Amino acid sequence: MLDLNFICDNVEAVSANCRNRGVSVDLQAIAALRQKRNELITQGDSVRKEQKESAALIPKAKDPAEREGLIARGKDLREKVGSLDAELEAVEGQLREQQMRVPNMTHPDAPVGELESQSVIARTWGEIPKFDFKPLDHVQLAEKHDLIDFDGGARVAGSGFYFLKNEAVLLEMALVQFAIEKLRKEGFTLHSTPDLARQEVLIGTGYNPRGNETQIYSIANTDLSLVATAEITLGGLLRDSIIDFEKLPLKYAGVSHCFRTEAGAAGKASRGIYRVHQFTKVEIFGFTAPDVAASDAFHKEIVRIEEEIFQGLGLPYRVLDICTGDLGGPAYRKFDLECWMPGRGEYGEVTSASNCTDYQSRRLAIRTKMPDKKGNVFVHTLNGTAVAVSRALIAVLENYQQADGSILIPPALRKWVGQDKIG
RNA sequence: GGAGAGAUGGCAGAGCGGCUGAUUGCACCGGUCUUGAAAACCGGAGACGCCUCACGGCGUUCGGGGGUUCGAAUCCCCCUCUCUCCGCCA
Repeated sequence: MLDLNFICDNVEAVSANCRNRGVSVDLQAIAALRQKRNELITQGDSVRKEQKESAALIPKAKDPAEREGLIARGKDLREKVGSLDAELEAVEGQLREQQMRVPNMTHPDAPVGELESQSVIARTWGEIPKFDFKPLDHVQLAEKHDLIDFDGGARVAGSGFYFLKNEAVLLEMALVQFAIEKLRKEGFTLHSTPDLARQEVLIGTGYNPRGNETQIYSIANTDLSLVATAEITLGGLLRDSIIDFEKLPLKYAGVSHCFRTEAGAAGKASRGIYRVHQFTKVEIFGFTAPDVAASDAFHKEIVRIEEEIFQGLGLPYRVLDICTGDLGGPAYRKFDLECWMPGRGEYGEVTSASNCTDYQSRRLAIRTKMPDKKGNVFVHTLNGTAVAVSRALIAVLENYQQADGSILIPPALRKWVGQDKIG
């Protein structure tokens, strides 16, 4: 969420930004609602002032008639305050609804464009493997080596769920281990997080648990939802708190399961485990000082770590600087890593790193006191994927397949898998 | 699951219908003292919002939400969370 005064004081810039991002927001309506809100606050304040003054006279009033008069006036004022408050509440509700739809501002260097294809390839790494045989995709490979049971998953939980089996289980654990070992070396505090979170936390992080476009599973008769990513829990972890400035940046990492309904995604690259309802992920989360230089630097660090993880796995990838139209509400800038996936014959997204500046922290009320500024300031938050197991697994299986049908285990993972190849 | 206790400013911790936006301690900022620092002493300071060019003024805020009252941190109800004890359990 952007600051209300910022929106109203920078209508031009905000409006241009919304255009770039392909989001339509009625800034006029926001300005009008703010105006109305301020008037109601001013009115309410003055009635309340009168109310307090009037009430304070009562204990001093000796004359019973005077006393009765004051009490009657108090009752009257109480009603006035009540109706003003009700009106204010309605206006604030509308205002908030509009305000939430305004996306974050955008990094000046982020490519402007509506379409996914307008994201810029920042760099590529690694050699795309050349096979002198027809490579299989991960579904065929999994079948061949009994690594994934899709039918079983569907029988138990429906389409989109799966059982990993045999070496795939070892690979899942190994990928997680590999990522958390790396992050620990990089000075991140490791967390294994709850897989559920309250509505407030979801909303604070920018996920909407209700509505027909939701990607979130909610638990009936509770205000809990299954998390779509540990970004939700790690961001929510410090909500309503004030972080000591000297402790910034806070480098957090979290392992969790991720649950996504993938509503409306039917037919979209849905073969195998590319798009599933549940997967395991190691997530990076950062809280930095409230200035773009600090969060920008941290953002680069996250991307660097992601790249080193995939380099360590020996998987060819490219880095995309995501264009404005594809950024999503909270992101100020976003870089994705896409790994080469031979089964698809193209690159597929494996990680995503966003700088959300103060967009999330404003709603989550995560602040710090800066030495040179009065009051509390919203910190910057960032998040990125270290390893999303399902996607990484596709890349590993498909890139490491051999002419004889076997699959090599990436050397970096062998100490956890305990073998050099599958098959 | 059952029985109790509690939630107050960055932290700790008083207050329990009007004189309390809130005693006090720590931490914090400024000053005195000191060659400098520490200690000691003096002073300042919560957060958020609205009005104002500004000086400043006003309002909200004692876990969250309702209620009682002319008036609530203080009384009542619901919720959330924490702690202690009992039971159950991976």
